[in-house]
Amino acid sequence: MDPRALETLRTVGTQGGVTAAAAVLHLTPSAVSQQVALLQREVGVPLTERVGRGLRLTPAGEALAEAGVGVAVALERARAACDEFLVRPQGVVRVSAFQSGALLLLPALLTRMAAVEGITVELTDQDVAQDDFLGLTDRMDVVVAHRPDDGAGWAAGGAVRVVPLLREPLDVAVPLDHPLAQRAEVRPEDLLDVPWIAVHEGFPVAEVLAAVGARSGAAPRIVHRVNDFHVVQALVAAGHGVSLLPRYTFGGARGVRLVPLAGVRAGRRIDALLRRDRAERLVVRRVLEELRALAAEIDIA
Amino acid sequence: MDPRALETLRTVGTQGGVTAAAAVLHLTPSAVSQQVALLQREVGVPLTERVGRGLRLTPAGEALAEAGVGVAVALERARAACDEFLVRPQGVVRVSAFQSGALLLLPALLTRMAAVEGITVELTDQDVAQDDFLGLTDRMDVVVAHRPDDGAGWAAGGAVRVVPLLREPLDVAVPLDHPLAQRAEVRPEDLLDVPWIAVHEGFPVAEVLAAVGARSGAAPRIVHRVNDFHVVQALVAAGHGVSLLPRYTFGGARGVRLVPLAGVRAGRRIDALLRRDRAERLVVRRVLEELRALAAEIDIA
DNA sequence: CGTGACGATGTAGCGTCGCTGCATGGATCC
DNA sequence: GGATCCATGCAGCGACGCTACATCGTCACG
Repeated sequence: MDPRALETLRTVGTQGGVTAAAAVLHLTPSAVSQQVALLQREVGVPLTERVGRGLRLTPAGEALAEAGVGVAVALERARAACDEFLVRPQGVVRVSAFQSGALLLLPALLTRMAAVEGITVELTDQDVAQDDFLGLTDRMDVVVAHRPDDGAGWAAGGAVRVVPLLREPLDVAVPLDHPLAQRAEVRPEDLLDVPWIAVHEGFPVAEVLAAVGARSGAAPRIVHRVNDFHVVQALVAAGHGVSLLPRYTFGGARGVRLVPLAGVRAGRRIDALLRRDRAERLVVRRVLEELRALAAEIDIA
Repeated sequence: MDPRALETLRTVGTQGGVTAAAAVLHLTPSAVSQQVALLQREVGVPLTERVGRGLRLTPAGEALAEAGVGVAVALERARAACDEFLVRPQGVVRVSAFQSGALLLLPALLTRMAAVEGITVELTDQDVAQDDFLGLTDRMDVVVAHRPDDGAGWAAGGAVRVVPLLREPLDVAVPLDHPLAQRAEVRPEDLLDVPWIAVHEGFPVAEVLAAVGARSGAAPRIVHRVNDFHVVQALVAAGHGVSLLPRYTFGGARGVRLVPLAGVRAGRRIDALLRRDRAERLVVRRVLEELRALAAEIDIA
């Protein structure tokens, strides 16, 4: 009953296949397949079943995978138990964030952690669809993710912890010379038939715009789909449309004015996602703590 | 961070040395030493320290060992999670008991478990000093142990679970033709200057006799020290002294009469001792359950 | 106070286990 | 129906952990 094999099984489950799991684990599909097969022989019950040309876990496999996170947690707890006796915690923490979240949080995080000797923070920015944030936790220690304010939350199983960081309002971004630019606030009905710049479908906060449209009575007229908020900003400034932009991140952006939305609750929630075993690591806990403190400062500002 | 190495570290701690641990784990001392050394290099803090020509765990070592039982528990839980999906639980359970406890409980336990297909119970009888029962849990799944009724209990750390089975009164065993044989009960003061047959020093229930002596006002006069209760029974029957014998186990023994003690609470507690990780195994839980039911029947009888 | 024994720890050698690389079979998409 | 993707079996190889043996330090005993 190898913990590595249990981890592998779990990854097969979360990543939805041998090949994908192998990529995450830096192994060949063959090795992954062999580990699962060995595990299966050991417990005597089928852990996986073919579905099409893919693979998924049987109920027994799910149960074993879930128990596997318990093993991983216990192992990391053991490591942490020794780290307590170390003079100073040390290690590298891999942090991933979506683009605008990285902009908002990571520079300050790096500054704070630089003051702490021994902890190295490795950053990665990721632009993934809403459903893929959870999968990132397999290769990252901390994943900074966002979702619509009133959305369904994360379908995090027992293996992933969700730590709320902050709520950021989404304002309507208009060019400086736009009729609405001088308003203290706008209502959905003010936005009938304006040209929208939206994010790609399936990406976070996409449905916020849909909610605004629903309130105004007509589907928003989307003229561009751009995920990068800086590109959005430039497009808005150049008069190619209006958009929804996060207040804290783009409050002082050049060429655009952010006007608060009234009558509809528009915002995004920024959370930290991390696997429960990773969360046991002393250095990860430390970084997460700083991240929360940092987010709290922004949230009350 | 190998779970086997953690187990090894823990065994070094409980057995108090590399050689003893190696014997329990069926390894050479060299292998044990190497495992610990590797673990130590991995965590970067000393886990053991020399004391004389022996060895003991440092605080960090203790912490890691304790965390190690968490790992072992999680691993066994994973195994059990799969066993749930197996049609019938199967496996072998190693049960150890002190002599008279084995006599009282194990035949009936075997009978009960024989009715269950797939579970094999391996018995071992052990006659060890009071302090050594805990060490037995390293090589046994379930250890049936006894201790004085009002004694200090077990110095079981977080790694060992103690499951109370029953309390058995200790009566005064006298030959059939003894003056006290017709009495409904005896008091400590009736026993001044009688020749006692006691168990060896340091062995369970040794101190019960001391308590009786303390109540009578004088130290008991011990003429023999015999651990085997059957030998004691034969000695008592032949008129070589009186002794304390457990009521349920020797109630109907030939040639002796058991007279209840009044004025002093004399008895022993019979417990099941088992390591927390072993306790996770489905088959072990099943056997333990039967053992408890069995003991409960005796206790109310 | 020297000698013998015991216990822990390095080193050499060997077996085994798990990985990579490649070939195969099955299912899907165009 | 051919091309593609995915999981899986097999041969080969490297690495890891074990045993056996030697060494060193510590404690008991004469």
